[in-house]
Amino acid sequence: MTSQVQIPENLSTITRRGVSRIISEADFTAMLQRGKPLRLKMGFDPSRPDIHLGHVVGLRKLRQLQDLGHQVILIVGDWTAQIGDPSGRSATRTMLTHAEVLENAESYLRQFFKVVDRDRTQVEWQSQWFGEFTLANVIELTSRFTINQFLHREDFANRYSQNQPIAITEMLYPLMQAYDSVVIESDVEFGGTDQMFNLLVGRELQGMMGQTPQQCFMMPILVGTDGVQKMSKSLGNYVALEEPPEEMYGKLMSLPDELITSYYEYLTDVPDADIAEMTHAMESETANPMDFKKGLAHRITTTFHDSDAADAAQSHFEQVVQRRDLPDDIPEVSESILIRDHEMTPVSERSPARLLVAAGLAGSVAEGRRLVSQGAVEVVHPNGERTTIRMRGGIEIKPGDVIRVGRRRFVRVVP
RNA sequence: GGAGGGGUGGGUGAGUGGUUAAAGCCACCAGACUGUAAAUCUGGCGCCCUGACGGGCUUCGCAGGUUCGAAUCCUGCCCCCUCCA
Repeated sequence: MTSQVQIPENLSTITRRGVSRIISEADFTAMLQRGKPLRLKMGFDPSRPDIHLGHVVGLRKLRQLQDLGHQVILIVGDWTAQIGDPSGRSATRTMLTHAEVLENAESYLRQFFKVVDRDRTQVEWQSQWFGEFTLANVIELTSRFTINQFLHREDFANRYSQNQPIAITEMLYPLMQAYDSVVIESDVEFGGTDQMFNLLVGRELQGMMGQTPQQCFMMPILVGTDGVQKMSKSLGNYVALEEPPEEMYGKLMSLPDELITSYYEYLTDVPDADIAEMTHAMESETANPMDFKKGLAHRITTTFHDSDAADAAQSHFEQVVQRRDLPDDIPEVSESILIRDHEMTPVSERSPARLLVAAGLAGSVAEGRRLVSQGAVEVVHPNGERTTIRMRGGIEIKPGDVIRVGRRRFVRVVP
């Protein structure tokens, strides 16, 4: 807990790699070299407790700075979460109960500390100061800014010019977040590039209140597994920290090759020089990108699980995806479920599409039909023989057989 | 209080009476190819019946109505946005 603050040897690792922008970089650099522990502020909204790799970019930054001896202050946005965050254009968000907030916070912290050092982290609950806030306090706070100031900020200006809604509470949120910075006397606040506005308000407010304005540290947006949009839970293109090893590894292997180097850059400690070499090798086609991607997947899986789990995930991938063999663990389905039907039709006479639905391999008969007609369904017999299921023609399925749909959906039939 | 614009399938976004289960794009699923769950190409992508051809049903904010026929027209309601006051 004691802190001898180190001056970073390789400054650009801190200030450039995995960084979108620092306001102001010069001041921040000077602070780092002053040898005084910095108070690093990071906030989170406990209505969304899931952390994915997109958040890890910033968490790794915090960790790097902690390792130099700086202090992280994590703000739990419990007060605002209980009100219900109205921001964004989405529909009404349900309010959270106190118990839910506690539960979410606990889950968040568990994930957070997979990357960030617990010993150099101080957790503060927002309700500690907002719980006693009065209307007079709110007015005092709001009186320091004007609507014009807010409307000139980029994201509000954009939305305003595009006729997109801006909720009044959205004006309040940056103020509250800014006030957090004042209370904890933050030196640097961290957030994604989309947080720039909020971070800057904090900077301004601190200045108004006679504090040294915080530096704003913004992380780049991590592109999700679809290779198109930013990683986010709602888009389903994310890799969660609590993802099982096989899923984590597999999802990373589904990244478009173009994303490999940025993932290395943002999410690993692989030296820049090595990354540059990989980039060169891939551009000159002297290496197979797959190998680098496997390395990446293995490395990240190791970080959030361990190397044994990563090894297992890798061999699972090689076995199931590359060799098209069966995985070790296959969910089982009782034969009786497959034949359970109004007429108790024997398996051999059941419509293959319906069979897939019964086995949980297709969501609807229509989907089952599509899969079968596309040649996606096969039966793997215990002796290794495989039979592709067709729409017509009998189906030979006995206990012990495995039904496979596509590359990675399986069910083993048991008596 | 007034004027105007808008609510379409997971997302975006066409469509203003039939040729629309509803373009295109993205995502997603499958096949081919590939030492990648990458890229590329091909196909699919509401539900139900059918081996198939084909047929049926439900869907374009909600509820009614007009019409042989409506996502498209009318009425009411709900919600969102902009401007004026």
